[in-house]
Amino acid sequence: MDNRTRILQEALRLFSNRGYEAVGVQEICEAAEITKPTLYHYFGNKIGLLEAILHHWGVDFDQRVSVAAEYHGDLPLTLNRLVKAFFELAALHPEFYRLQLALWFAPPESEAGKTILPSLKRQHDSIEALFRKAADDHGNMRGRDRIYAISFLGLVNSYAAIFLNNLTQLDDELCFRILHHFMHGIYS
Amino acid sequence: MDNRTRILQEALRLFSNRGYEAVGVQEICEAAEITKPTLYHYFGNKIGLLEAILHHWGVDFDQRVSVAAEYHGDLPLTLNRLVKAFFELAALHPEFYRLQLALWFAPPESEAGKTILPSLKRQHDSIEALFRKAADDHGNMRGRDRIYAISFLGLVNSYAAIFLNNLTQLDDELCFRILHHFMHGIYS
DNA sequence: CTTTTATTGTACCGATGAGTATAATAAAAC
DNA sequence: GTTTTATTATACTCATCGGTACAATAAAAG
Repeated sequence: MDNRTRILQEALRLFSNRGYEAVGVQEICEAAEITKPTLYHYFGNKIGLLEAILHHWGVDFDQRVSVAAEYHGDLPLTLNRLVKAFFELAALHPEFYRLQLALWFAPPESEAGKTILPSLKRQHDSIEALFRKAADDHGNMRGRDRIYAISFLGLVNSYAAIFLNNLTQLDDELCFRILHHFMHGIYS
Repeated sequence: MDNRTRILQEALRLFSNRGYEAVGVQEICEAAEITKPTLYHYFGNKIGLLEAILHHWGVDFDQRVSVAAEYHGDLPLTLNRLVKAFFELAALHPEFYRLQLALWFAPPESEAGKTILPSLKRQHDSIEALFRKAADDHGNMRGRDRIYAISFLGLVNSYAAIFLNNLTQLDDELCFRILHHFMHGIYS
């Protein structure tokens, strides 16, 4: 493994476990067994390192979400695929997902929070677009794409958070239950 | 206003805007126009200050949520009251709510995240208890109190976050839409 | 008034923060 | 082999970090 990758991985581990601000560059260097100028050579500065992390793991994230959100006429199937995509990502990249959750409602003026905003917006937009297209087939849903996208993400990420705290399994049954609730409400 | 209260308010403002770790004690002292030993006199250390903040504003929060979550046989009414309680809290204490959201999915080993956990758990437990009681009147809901509490909080906090970013108003119509979706799903 | 307690400050500590100039070493190109 | 480029390090900067010893000041109690 090359140094650059090892720095990314160690930094991700530390940031996801303790937060971007609480972990200093020196600690990351010690974990990655390199010195500070090496880190600065590759990433320019601390925020550059975070940007590199968000890009490195974000590519797979964005791709899986946007592919899963493609609507071809079957909304339950698409939503099922989408929930599954998020769950897979939580299982494949737990640390990255955890970092993303930590920054989801980050303070408005925080460096890390501002840096991740474009990524979060992309995710939201993919899902909102899905509901917008689905509204063509479901008249009742018209004009609600935004509210449903917000709700969907709120739901999925709440469960992802609980999974990442080892308090649940993200299995097919849970997927079914979440979607059932989302689509049909609490009385059915 | 006494110094202690001014420290609490300035710290809350800074923490909610930039995050607990990113704001140093010196900066809080300058904002509150006192010196560090004064702050340490009142709060012992930095985490003591955060604990005092969580307690100071958390009392009202806990009380409003637990009162609103009392179930007397009418679930839609109770849920409506509960959503309204959260929205009121967002409007009355935006900075405190923002801080709470920032720490909701905080990194597991972060000082601030660990400190707020008891508060978050209390909120969750009030809501889970509500759904447990409501399940006596709605057989279909039995065994789902946890999943509904998680979903409910995921929803409400997602909207609170958007409100706090000035992207929406938390009015009666939005309250209705959120609850309608929560209770009846997306097709109705 | 004096004494005690509460409140507030001056000056300081050692460690760590993000970052940098320059040199050394390793690898690639010719 | 030499030269160029890429990679990595030593040693350092100034600022800030959370916190503290002790003193000074203000307020309360007697």
